Amino acid sequence: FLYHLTEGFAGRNNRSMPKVVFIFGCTACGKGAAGREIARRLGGQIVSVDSMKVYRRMDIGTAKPTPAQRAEVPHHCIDLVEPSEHFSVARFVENADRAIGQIHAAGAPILAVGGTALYIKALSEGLFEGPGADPEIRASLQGRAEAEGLAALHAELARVDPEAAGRIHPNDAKRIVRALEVYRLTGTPISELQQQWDRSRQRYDCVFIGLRRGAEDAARRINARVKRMIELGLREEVAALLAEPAGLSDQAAQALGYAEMIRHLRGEIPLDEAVEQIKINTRQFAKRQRTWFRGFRQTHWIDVAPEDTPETVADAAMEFVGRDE
RNA sequence: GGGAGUGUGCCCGAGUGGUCAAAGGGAGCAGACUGUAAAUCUGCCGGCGUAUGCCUACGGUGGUUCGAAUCCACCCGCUCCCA
Repeated sequence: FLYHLTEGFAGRNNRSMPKVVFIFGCTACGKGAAGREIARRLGGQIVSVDSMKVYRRMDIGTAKPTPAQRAEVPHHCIDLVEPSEHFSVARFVENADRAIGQIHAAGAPILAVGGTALYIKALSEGLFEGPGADPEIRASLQGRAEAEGLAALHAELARVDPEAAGRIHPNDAKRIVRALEVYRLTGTPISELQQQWDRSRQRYDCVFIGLRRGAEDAARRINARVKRMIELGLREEVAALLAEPAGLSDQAAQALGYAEMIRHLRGEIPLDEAVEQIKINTRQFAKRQRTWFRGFRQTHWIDVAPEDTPETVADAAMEFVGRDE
């Protein structure tokens, strides 16, 4: 059904396309507060572009907006699924499209705020028209990888889809499996299907605003945020989730702050080590985000200084937000 | 006071005469990324803009040797055991 959504958005600057202002930046850069401030000024609504805030009851570790903040500014795409559920980019795009449609219909400005680069990309440029994950095929491919070795799978991919094999590293199990999976399901090489990003056509009238801070400032904020999460009771939140009968899905259990805390609660590592790990892993994640965002085209960058506030950042952003082409 | 160890690059840690700028891991830096993405994967990682090149380097000093992180002597630091 996804391709129905993808069709019809032929190019940019189409007056009928909803305008979506993306606000992104790496974790703890202050995009949430700035986004809310901008929404408040514009009377807009926020679509969260975050792969982990979609999980209910994972509040502290994902730095979700508080109920009070959500009452003040409507937020979408938060608390979409149970922690035990499987989620995917496709499901996100589906939900986000719906939310955007609603906000647009209500005549309010749309702000897409978040740090999950793949989701931003998928929401603005679309996913290729192809099948989703197939657990059985995936399991069998993974089984083969263990039995015959990853090299065998990569070799097979090279046979059916040389182009994909050329750009997927022989060690990248996940991508090799997905490429083979898609080929098996469609008979078409994934490299042939994945082309919309190259054309970089936009599914909405998008404006991209990126927030960035100095390395030291960013690291300091991450450390402070982790400390605050612990104080707010991250440990207890994770313990409660673990106690739920349905448990956590693989994805939910991988979330930063959760994975490390789970190890601690299982007695594998002391609390201080878990906390230290969360800080390190979050910093590394922020680095990966930066790499993504650097490559984003047509981004209006706002260099945020330590002394800036959500208000001053919003001031700087208004220039780009207001621009109505 | 006596005895046994140990000291390696930002950190941890292997290495006991040449093939060692020194395994491996961590951290750090850079990159990739289309249905698990807060995931997954890659490269670099003593200095000299490049190098089959030079310099600096395995606690310190001195020695043995064609050649030492590796052997010897003394010194310094840390750990443990006996007293």
